[in-house]
Amino acid sequence: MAEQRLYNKVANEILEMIDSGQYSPGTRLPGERELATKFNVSRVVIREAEISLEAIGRVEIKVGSGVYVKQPEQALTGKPVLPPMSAFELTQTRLLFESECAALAATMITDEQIAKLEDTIIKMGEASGQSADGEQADRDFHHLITKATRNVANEFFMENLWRMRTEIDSVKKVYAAVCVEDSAHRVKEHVDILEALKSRDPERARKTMREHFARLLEALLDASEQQAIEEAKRRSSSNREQFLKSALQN
Amino acid sequence: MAEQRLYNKVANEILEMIDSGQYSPGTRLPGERELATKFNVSRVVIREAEISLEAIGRVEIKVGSGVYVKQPEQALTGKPVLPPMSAFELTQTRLLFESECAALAATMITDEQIAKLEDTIIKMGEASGQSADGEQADRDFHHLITKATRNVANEFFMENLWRMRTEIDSVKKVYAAVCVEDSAHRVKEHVDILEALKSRDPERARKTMREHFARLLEALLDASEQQAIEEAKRRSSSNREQFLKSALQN
DNA sequence: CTAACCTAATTGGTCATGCCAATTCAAGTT
DNA sequence: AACTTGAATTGGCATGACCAATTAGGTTAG
Repeated sequence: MAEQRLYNKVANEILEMIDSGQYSPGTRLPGERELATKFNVSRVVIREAEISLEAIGRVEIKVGSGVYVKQPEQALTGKPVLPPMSAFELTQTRLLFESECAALAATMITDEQIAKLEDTIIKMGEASGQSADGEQADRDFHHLITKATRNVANEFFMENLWRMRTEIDSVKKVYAAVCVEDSAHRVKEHVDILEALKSRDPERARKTMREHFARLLEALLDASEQQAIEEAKRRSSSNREQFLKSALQN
Repeated sequence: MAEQRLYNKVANEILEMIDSGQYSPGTRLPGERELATKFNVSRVVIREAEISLEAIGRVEIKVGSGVYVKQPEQALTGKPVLPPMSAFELTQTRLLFESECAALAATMITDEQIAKLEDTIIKMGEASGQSADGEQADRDFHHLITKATRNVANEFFMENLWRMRTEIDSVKKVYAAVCVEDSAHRVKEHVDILEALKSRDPERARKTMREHFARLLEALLDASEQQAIEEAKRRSSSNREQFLKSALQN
């Protein structure tokens, strides 16, 4: 314990302060320059210490803002690490994957599973806007379809994709922005998909699912543009070009 | 996209190199100065990246010596637990997902990425049978294609798929059984896929990739049947029916 | 020849400074 | 009250220099 690198020592001291309640979860701790003076070390050491704390999920660093204490949800060291990604990327991946799952499911779905799908649509219709119930019904709908493929790997990945949608902040944010007006279309589109599955037509199932995500993708891009300034608009339009390519192939 | 800080990006690239087998556990990776030159960033960034990797237990930094790749002994490496699944299920999922990735990649792959793909084919041709080099080249080939989609979620998805292929015992076993005679077809099929990507034809890319996995799926089923007794044969034939459905849709 | 030793190159650790980009926030404008 | 603007704050990154631990290679003593 004697030989410890400086940044490590500083990291422990910061942790000490956090755990002692000096800085409670959500609060912002002093700037790098200030801490550098306080600990009598260089700014680099402070940065390295904070970066190591960020890596184990104890703090969150926001550029231009500050570093904030994170509540230790499940975090000690075993936190599943999801890579940073945009809502667009995630949705594109869902489009690719779930459309194929739908096509596959159409050939082997059971009547019982179809009945369950109808239930989720009913529940979604009852739930208004972005309620928790509505989101749950949405998840159940998509999950049931992958389950109908009778492939554990498909289920596993579906579950992972959903985790990203609910656990990655940047993604949650964008999804929440469109959720309200989105729920209107969603029910109808789910009905379309269900009809396709009922007809046991793979092509049609794939098509309706692609359309479902294609529209969502557009809604996300619109919402993204809406809250963006002119400068951002240029990037968004290139986003549109990139991510809509996948939607145009149906 | 997903604007992350530089050190974070570098950390991911280093992780990539580790996971891809370029640096196996126990080995020492290049010095900070060397990496700084290679990634064209300052030494500070390299240090920060390595410190973050040390914090999550992926590498060990020894002062005056170097930084060494740590084996992911603990279950708390942050990676999600893999559910038990058959090689058939995994391959079917790969077929669905990677075929779509190939189609998407065809529309946006760069000449540079195509050149890298050619390299992997050459390496695979040089490596015989089920050598580590051959497997490495195989992984690189498929990974490069998903990377060409410029979608982090796709890359993440792909990485998980490959992990299952190499970390789940039951899957490894079946794959190893077909690997020898399989490598013969594999090179040719990779060439076909590459040609499709070169032509920038999404449909053709999707088709060649589907065929690649369809054949692999058949080989797996054959191998499975071969070492099965009569009783198992019945299940295999129903397996064949189930898993080949996805291959027939191209 | 072996083993202990010593030196020089290598490698990570730290510092100091400067500048950039993102974010904040308050003063000023409409 | 809502919006705009711009200065101040904050983290991100580059340079360049120096220190300390480690390692490798050659030298010397046995």
